[in-house]
Amino acid sequence: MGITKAEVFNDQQNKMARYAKAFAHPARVAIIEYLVKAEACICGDLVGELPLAQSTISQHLKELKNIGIITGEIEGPRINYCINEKAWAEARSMLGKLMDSYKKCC
Amino acid sequence: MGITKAEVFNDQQNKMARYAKAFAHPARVAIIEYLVKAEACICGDLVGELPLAQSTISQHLKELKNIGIITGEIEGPRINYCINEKAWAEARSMLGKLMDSYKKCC
DNA sequence: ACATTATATCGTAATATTACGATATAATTA
DNA sequence: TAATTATATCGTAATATTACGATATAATGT
Repeated sequence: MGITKAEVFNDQQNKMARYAKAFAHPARVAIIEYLVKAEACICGDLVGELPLAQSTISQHLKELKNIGIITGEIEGPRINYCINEKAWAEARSMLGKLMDSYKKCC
Repeated sequence: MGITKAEVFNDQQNKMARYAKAFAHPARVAIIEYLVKAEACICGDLVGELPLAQSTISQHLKELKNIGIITGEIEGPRINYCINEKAWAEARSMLGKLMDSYKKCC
């Protein structure tokens, strides 16, 4: 089929999966790393940074915005992209909690 | 096209994306949570736990094994699934480092 | 040897993702 | 107003993912 059965999982699991998707493609990792490294909201000079077509990058940005992990504010003819502090904190907390909960067992 | 251009990204980015994929589907989150909570290597009683077909669960387990985040050791007629300690630590470190590197900017 | 049990694999259908070129949109500048 | 610039959206092709039933495999128990 190809359609995820989200109904059968709980909200936490679906949310976790959603956040993880932000990091589940190297282009999106690169975009996020760039935004983080900039320590500022940057206008989309990503097209010059990544060896991907502008439309492809725009598509990834759209997905990151859908996930909620970044925001995009119009600033004149450009758009200022920024990590969404709140969502970032939540993703970090959720992923961190899960990753820390593992105790070596065998 | 639909084919990720892995060549144009660096190893760290590709690896990060690979690990993140382990968490990027609610069924895999559920599987991982179950393995973590068990605090033991468990034989695949996941089929009774998750409302998905056995073949679907097997497919997700295969992907998790491919990613490297879990191992599966044959034990008689069953298979003992376990978090792969080393890969887990690496994933945790990589994701943690990225998530911690963000400083509020604007 | 045969049945049982646990798991994997195969085949397949539906849907999602990735990528790109072309085009549209919207603000700025000349 | 027209040209420019930055970004989004559309259309589309290729590939990947998700899911399931059916079947294969492999070890155990009878």
